[in-house]
Amino acid sequence: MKRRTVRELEEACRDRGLRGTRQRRAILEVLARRRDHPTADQVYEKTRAALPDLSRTTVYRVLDTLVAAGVARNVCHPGAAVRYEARNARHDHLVCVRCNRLMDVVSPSLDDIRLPSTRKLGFKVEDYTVQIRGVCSECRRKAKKTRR
Amino acid sequence: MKRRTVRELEEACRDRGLRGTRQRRAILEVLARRRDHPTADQVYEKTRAALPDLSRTTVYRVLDTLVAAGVARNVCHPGAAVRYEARNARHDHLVCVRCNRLMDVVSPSLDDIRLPSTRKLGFKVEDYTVQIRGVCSECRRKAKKTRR
DNA sequence: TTGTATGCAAAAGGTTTGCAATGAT
DNA sequence: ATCATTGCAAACCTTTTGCATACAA
Repeated sequence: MKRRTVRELEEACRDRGLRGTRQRRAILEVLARRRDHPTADQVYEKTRAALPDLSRTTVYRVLDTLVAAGVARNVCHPGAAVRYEARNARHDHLVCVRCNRLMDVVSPSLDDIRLPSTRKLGFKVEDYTVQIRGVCSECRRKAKKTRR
Repeated sequence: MKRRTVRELEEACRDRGLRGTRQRRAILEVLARRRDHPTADQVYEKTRAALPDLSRTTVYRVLDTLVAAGVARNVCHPGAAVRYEARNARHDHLVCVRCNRLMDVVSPSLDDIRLPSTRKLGFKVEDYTVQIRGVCSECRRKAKKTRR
């Protein structure tokens, strides 16, 4: 999957009139590197390595800002905490219904599916993602072991 | 969209070895009736009309149980609180990226899309749903007004 | 210089847990 | 009689808010 560089992300921020602060840069850096879907708190912990006096509140606010600017995206996740990913090419998610693990999946076959018309609803479609539910390998292994 | 009756849901519970308590019945009743995606707290408020001494804790626990049993399902939602729906026929969701509103959408064209192979990942697919992001009619109206 | 962004501390949800009592089987 | 389920209260975790300060433009 094509990933966006920190440069691209920063540029997108500037285009939106957002100020370039140390905090935002550091958070973007973390977000751009990760291939998983960290919670705000995980982003906080990671970013703090580079910026020890970073506040948790700021992380929440920056992530909010990034999502509003379309630079990041929060991922729907059945678990409690919201998760984030840097916004990159369209892709889909595997969700384990046992442990709630969430994984990216690349699926060109899903890149041009025919969406239903939402004109009557007045809903303007921007994007879509397929969420595939099932059981991950680890949970399957565990289930086998337990099965008497 | 085909909806499941309370009877069907109760039966599914019994099949799983779950005991038939007043609380579970009342909650199933509420869940089966609703066409939206209530939070645990909304289920609590609604169910309490029929069962005034119901505890919020029980609602959380029952919903958990129902999801584990596959009778209900929690809906991925970008907002803070987890949302639930009685598990019925495959369907998809519209999510407003402005106000986070979540709506069901029926789309036969999406009922038999070709999912990517997850064999290598050891992931056993059970189900899928398409999440369509965009802007709902109300938010679009608001945006138009604000635009100077 | 001006207004946006940050940090802190405190509040506000939402959800979970321990434990004793209740109730379904 | 036994074990699952419930209710209560308290704990916990995540996220938001008010306000003063810092800092990018």
